[in-house]
Amino acid sequence: MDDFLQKFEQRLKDYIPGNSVDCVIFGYQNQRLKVLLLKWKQTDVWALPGGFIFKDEHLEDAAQRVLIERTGLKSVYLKQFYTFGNTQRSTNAELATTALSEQLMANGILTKELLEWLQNRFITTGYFALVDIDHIKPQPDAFSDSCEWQSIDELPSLILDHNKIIAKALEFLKVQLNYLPIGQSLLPKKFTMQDLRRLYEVILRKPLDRGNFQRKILKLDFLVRHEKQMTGAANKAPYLYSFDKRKYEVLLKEGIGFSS
Amino acid sequence: MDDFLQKFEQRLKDYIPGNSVDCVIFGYQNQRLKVLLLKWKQTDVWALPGGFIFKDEHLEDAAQRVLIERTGLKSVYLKQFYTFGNTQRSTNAELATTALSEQLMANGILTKELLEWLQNRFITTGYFALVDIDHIKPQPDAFSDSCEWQSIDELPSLILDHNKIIAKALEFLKVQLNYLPIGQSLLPKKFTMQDLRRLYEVILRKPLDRGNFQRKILKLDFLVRHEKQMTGAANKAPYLYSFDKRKYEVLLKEGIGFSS
DNA sequence: CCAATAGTGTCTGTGAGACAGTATGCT
DNA sequence: AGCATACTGTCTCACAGACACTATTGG
Repeated sequence: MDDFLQKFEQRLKDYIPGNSVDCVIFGYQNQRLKVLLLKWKQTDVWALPGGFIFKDEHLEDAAQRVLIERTGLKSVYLKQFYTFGNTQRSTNAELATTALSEQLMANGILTKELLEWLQNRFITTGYFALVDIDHIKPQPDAFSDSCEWQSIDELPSLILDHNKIIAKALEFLKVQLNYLPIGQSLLPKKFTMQDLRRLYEVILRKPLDRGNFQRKILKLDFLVRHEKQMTGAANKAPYLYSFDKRKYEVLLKEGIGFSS
Repeated sequence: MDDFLQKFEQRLKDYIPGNSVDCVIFGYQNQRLKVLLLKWKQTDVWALPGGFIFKDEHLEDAAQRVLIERTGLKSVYLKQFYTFGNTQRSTNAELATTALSEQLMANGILTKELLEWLQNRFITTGYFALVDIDHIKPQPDAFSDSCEWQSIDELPSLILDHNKIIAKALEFLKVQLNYLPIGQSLLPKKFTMQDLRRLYEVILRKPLDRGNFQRKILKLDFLVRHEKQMTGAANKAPYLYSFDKRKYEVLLKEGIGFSS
């Protein structure tokens, strides 16, 4: 048996039974909003990064721990959005097919005890995070052989109710847009006005007027303008901007209006 | 020992350990926003109405059950707002003082087994409800000798982190104001424009211009005007209004702007 | 008459949205 | 020059907010 697995199994008793956290980690790349997903070993089964809660651990710290383990990032925007507690949500169609579970056990990826633990009813609390995708090296956990960014428009089928969890997180993201450090968290330090507008368009799922967007954003006065960015393309070069962190955070407390 | 208590104790094994729900039930009366609280038997200790979750019960159904038991109301607005999972939140200062617990046990209100159950760490999910205060007869539960409405401006000291839970619910209420059937849930069927404005003022904690409020609300076109209400006071009698339920709900889906 | 509150009207400033016009970088 | 995109300006409409005016009820 895998050494890690053995240790993990021994630690099961240190976890609160029946509770878990799942993280919807958002990133933005190539004009796509993406989430970080794990692919289970030797399967085509995908899942959100998640984990259990130690008996002496705050719920939020458990989410933070999962985030750090998968991304290495400590200080990112992390927020609870909903707790999923339907009785049927834990019905794991994948593990219920004994064929797969036995295969996994035969290969030393699961143990009987762990399988039983996983088949209990779980109440899971969803947290979402906003991260700069270019500063992260996703790390698979012990049960997964890959950890990848997937566009929210082309999500694979996920275990349990993880598709619903992502849908709820997206809804929350849209509603909370005016209060979240969207740009600062999801974009690199310097970016063009087009980058920022495209990000808002992707989240709101509708086009925004280029001119009006720029005027409105600049009027809010939380961006610093830098040198122009020579792209090599046959057109006028755009300015680069960065956030005036202090001004931005003050504004976010009140909320930045972007119903448009 | 109390018969109910005995049955309750036998049912402990049917509950999920370590999880609970707490309901912040809002009502509106005499121009005050109020919450429903329980006072523990033979003490001055107040608490939110709450309960445990049966192993085969949806989380939301548990909240609904608590609501029904305390208010008798089935179809009211009920929504999850946050899950509280700090390790220290369950530290029950009241029950930790052995004097009180022993007194309660001596009087047959608590048993040793129940006390131990209560002293575990709990993760609780907060739900809030909006109800018409005049249509409710609050019912104390088996551990309480009264169930009363208390103004949010003069809350007593509550057990555990229940004061924080109420604070979070209020914050959520304020943010979600534009998407909640505030008026329909908290006001009687017929009400004056002043009633509605006062309700918004209490929740937003700031005065609203009388004229502008009326103009804006009427323009939204979800109110039906009825006969005037002769109050007997030496002033012009106000009209009574009621909600056009269908129009109101359509509007709420988009959100009614009331930043003002 | 007056006091008190209800209901309506008016004015101003701001800002969203549509769209046009100018500027710039490269071929 | 011509193309593509960046940036800026202008116009209109709607609405929030301040505030004034009229209407009604009862003392």
